[in-house]
This record gives sequence, C-alpha cells and structure tokens, in this order.
Amino acid sequence: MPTGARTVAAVIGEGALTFDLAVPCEVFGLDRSDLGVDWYRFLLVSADPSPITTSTGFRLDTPHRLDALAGAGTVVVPGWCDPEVRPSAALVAALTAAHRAGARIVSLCTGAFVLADAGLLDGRRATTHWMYAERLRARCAARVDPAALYVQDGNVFTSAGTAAGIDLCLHLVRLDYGAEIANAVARRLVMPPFREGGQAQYIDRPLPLDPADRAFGDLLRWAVDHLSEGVTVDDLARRAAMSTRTLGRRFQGTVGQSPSEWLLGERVRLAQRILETTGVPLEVVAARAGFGSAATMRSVFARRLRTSPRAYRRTFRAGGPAG
DNA sequence: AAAGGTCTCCGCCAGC
DNA sequence: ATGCTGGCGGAGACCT
Repeated sequence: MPTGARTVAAVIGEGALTFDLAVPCEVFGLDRSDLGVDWYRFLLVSADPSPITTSTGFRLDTPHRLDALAGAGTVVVPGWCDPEVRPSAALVAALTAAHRAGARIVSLCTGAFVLADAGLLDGRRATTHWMYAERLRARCAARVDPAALYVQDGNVFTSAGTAAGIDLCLHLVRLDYGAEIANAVARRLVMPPFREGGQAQYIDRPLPLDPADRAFGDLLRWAVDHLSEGVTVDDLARRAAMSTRTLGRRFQGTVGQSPSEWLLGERVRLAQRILETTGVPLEVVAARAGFGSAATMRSVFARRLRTSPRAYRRTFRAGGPAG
C-alpha cells in the first residue's frame, strides 16, 4: 500500500455547504483510535484563499492548501456552493494529478460537478443529488444514475444528496477496514450501516395519493407479509393482475428497483432483524426470510452487506459498542 | 467448485 | 398521434 493511502483530504472552497463538509470531517476526521485500528489522517484543504465563507455565513480557516492533495490516498469533494461556479484550473490540475497518482476521488452531492469539470467522470457511472442529475448529464459524458445513493466506478466514487454522502463515506471505511469497523462507526453515527433502496424513494412525486400507487403499496405490504413463503416475481405479477413485464416497469418507476432486487432487499432486511433479535439457527433464519437455503442467504449477505450472517449477528446482537 | 437449469431483466414491437 | 400494455427472446444473473 502506497504511503499516504490512509490519508484523506477534503477539498472545500468559497460557499462550501456546511453539512457536506462536515460529513468527511465526522467520518474520517475524528479520533477513532479506540476502535483498535490505525485510523485515517485527515486534512481539510481549501481551494480558495483561506478563510473562506461557508454557505451558512460563518468563516472557516482551513489548515491546508491544494498542495496537500499530492500525498493523499483519498480526495473528497463535498457539495460545491453552486454547480455553475466552475472549479479553478489549479483545483482541476490538483485533482487530475491525484487521480493519476492512484488516489481515490470521491464526490458528495454536487461535488460531482467538480469531478465532471476535471474530466474524471467521462465514460464512468456516476450519481449526484437527484435535482441535479439532468444538469450533470449535460455537463459531461458520464452515465448518471439518479436512483443510486452512491456509485463506485473504479477509483471514482460519487454520491447523491447530502446525507447519502455518509453512506458513501461508510462504504470507503468498509473497503479500508472491513464491515465490522464500518458498522461500528455507523452505530456511533446512529446510521444504518447499509441503506436499502436508493434515492428514488426520496424523489418528489407529484401524485402520492394516486389510487394506482395505493394499490402498489398494498402489493408491497402483501409481499413483505409473505416473504417466508418464497414470493417470486411471478407471484407478485399474479397478485397485481398484470404481466411481469408491466410489473417490472412499475417497480422501476415507483420503487426505483426491479422486483427481484426489491424482494431480495426485503429478505435481507427481515433476516437482519431476526439475527439481531433471536439466536435461532441460520437455516431457520434463512427459511423465515424466504431464502432458498442458508447458503443462498450467506451469498446474498456477502454481496449486499459485505459481511456474513454469523458476523452480522455477532456485531449487532445485544450490546455492541455504544452509540 | 463447477455446471447445468431456472429466473429475471430489458429492448423491441405490435396491439389496444 | 400518444401512452400504456404485454409477449417474445437473448443475455446474463442467480440458484442448486
């Protein structure tokens, strides 16, 4: 591992959004030596002459300048004041140099526009706050996914609106220190270690009380109530009296996921609850959550939670580290 | 651990 | 025309 790999630099500028800039400070910048691992070295970097004035109006004197990016293993760009304010040539140069040197480049919310202007998103999958997705598409050659909470494409990471930045930062911790440490940090932040569903569920919808939507809600409730019976996509379609083709489209439009993706997420969520609250054998947990077998549940946990059912139970059953 | 079988997704297109 | 629907089939994910 190259030197400085555990160094995280967050770059802010005039008008920095205070919540966004606080996210990397909180996740990477606090002393967490009590977790028993060598924690990150965190640098708050200003791209503009310091002190800068934040979006909230208070002034912030940052200890580092752009040259600090050179040694960082991870560079985070929190939400920028306004996507129309273009990053300076010096910032673009520092970012591209860091990327060339192998650093992970991370944006939170509208920070994605800075990455776009640096040419780092071209040809990649990316996301940003859903209100800005169209503008980001127009700005660069990225495949913008407005439904994701965060997207990793190689060593370029982007996340959706403000709070999703926490999800992404926890994802980075998970990559660096593993699921248990990431979960411990999540508990400290009083955050779920892994949020299901993407930002589609937070996007404003004009007709929330549409009868069709209510019927859809009933369908989802029915599915959740019958998870242990091994509900399939066909079952859902039959229940909803529509073809699987139409059901798939409705799901994508309403939930932001495919039916099976959603089903799997619900099974995982149920299994998590059973693991947290009972000591029943994993076979029984799998059956109750509607997985075909404990082996299937295990592989789904590995894929979606980056942990095993057993490890999950060990971490979250009764009395983990205090919040 | 690998392979064969099943399920799911999604673009396409025609029908209402 | 417009918009929703649903069958089809290949590709690929997923399960056993």
